[in-house]
Amino acid sequence: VEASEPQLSSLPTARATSADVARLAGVSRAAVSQILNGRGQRFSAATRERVNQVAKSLAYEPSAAARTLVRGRSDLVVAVIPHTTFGTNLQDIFDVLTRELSAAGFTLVLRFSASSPESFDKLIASMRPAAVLPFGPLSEAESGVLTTRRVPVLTPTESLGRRDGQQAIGALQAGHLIERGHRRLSYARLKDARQDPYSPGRLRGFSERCRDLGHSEPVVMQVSIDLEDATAELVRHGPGMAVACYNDDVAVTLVAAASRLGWQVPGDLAVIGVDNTPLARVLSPRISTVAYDSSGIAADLAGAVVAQLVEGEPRRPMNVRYSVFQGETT
Amino acid sequence: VEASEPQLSSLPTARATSADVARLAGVSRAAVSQILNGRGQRFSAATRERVNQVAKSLAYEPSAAARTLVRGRSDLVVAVIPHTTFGTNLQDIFDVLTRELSAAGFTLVLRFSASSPESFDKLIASMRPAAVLPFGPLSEAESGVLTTRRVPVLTPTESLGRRDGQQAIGALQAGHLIERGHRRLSYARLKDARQDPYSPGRLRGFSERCRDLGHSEPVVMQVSIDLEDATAELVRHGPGMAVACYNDDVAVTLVAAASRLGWQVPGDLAVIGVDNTPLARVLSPRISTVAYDSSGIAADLAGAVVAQLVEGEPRRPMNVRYSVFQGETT
DNA sequence: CTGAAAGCGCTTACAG
DNA sequence: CTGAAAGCGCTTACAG
Repeated sequence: VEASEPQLSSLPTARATSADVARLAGVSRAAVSQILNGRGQRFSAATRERVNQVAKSLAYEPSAAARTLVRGRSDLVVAVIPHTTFGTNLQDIFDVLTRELSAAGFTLVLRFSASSPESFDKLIASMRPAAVLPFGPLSEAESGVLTTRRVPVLTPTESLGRRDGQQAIGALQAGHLIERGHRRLSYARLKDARQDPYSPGRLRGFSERCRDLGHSEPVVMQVSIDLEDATAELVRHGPGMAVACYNDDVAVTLVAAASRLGWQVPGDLAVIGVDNTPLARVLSPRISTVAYDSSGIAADLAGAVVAQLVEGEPRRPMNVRYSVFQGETT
Repeated sequence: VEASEPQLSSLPTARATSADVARLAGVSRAAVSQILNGRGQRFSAATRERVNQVAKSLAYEPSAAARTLVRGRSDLVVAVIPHTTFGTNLQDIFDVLTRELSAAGFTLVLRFSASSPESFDKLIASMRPAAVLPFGPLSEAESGVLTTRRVPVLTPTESLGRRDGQQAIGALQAGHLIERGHRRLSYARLKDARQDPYSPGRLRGFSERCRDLGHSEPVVMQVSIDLEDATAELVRHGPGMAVACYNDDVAVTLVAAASRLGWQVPGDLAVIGVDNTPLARVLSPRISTVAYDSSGIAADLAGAVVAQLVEGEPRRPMNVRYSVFQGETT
């Protein structure tokens, strides 16, 4: 029977199963399963070799559905990402993460957090992911879904996206502005809170550092990437502010608004951003900013995520290095 | 045994199955399956009502794994996105898409296309997605995987991301530059081709329109979002070029480089971008650009995707409206 | 050291 | 109009 369609069976078939591999390798499906999953020590080297060969020649990939069904948990890791600017940095991080997780036997997929709680519950309940990796604070509803459905939340991103790391950024901004002699300190967050998942942590770090260095509580500005808006906010507070911005885009916007008002930078308005984005780097005046090494973050993060996934418990917190780039705006 | 932990069993359990629903509703699992999947006309209204109630009260979500196993195909739609700037526009589009697909019974997940062909094959072979939705040209390897694994490719994004739409953008840029009296025409693409999935289509549209309007073949510039780089490229071509840029970021960079060289804009360098990004809008000089209505695109795209998914064949091509915004750079 | 059997949770013919 | 049975492709005790 098989010989009658040699051209077909020689092609990588669309759906080889473990039974196909077993038959061609002359073993049972149980043997195929164990050998391919690295639990095949009991079998002879020759048998293992043969099974691996056949699997490869058939382009066999085990069905995630069948495996999930029997294990009660899939190999999926769902990255939940907030509505934030998705630049080159973050994309590089995801590339590394995808690769490392794949090597560890997991499949990374992305999901924006703004989707409705219902559709999130549907996703979680029906896919039964191995874990969820949040890149920003989860909503109450999202946390509730994960608790109810008993899906573990990976914490390495906490240092990146939730607590320590964000506070460190705010603290760096405060230290820099104060060191440069600025006195009227302010923090500029995005008006659209949805786009601004990290400000709470950064603002906290900013305020604490201000207090520690003997300054009063900073003013909070609400800005959007819009000239009218930013101009109005500047006018409202008057010249002489030194502003730690949510990111470089906000900093650029404030500088543009200041220039429109005829204000001097950094004399009438000082700003420091975050991200050291490529676009901010080409602009003049050059924005002072908090920079970080995204490939370092990517490697650290991937290692920590895989460790927690495999060992079940968080490793030592990630050690991300942030540094201030002194531009012309502070 | 179960009675010993009443508090647990009264909670919405992490894993209600169709058997649970069937038992509590007093029907068979087959009945549950059919009623919940909208094929329950044969059952009395009372029965259907009861089953729906019980399912809801148990927070029952069918196991995607089991369903995939029996159907041979999952409810997953994998959006393959190129390495391009991921701004607010695109995120809004994904929000709408996620919602609409969820309503139609599908689950949208995102995947960056730069991942290795092996991990892509693993994803496709093991997850058996209902379809793949490409937001940029697929690589040979990716197309090969989808063909081999028999996974349909959704085409509504072709007009958005692959052919007509992109050519339309290039053509609009050419028409605008020529209309404004510019003669030495050029197209600026990103040096890093990975970040620049749409330039082939746009350049084609640009060249064709140039030819149609009696102009010679445009010069192609390779730029990155870097001042040194952009300056060198401008010097190489000399003043007097009118450049259609891959996007607003490229246009902003070229303007910054021109300003550094002491060139007048648009006298010594004219540029028109694409996207009408919020950040470009705050800058001076205001960049001329090609704008589009992203929420319109989102709605059109969602409709077309669902239609193709459900009806199996593409609907009339999407009708995206692009318009030129006349700034100060052309 | 190896294979036969049971079972994960669904859906879809099929029999009543 | 309804339910019992088979089967999707795996993995994991268990028996030989």
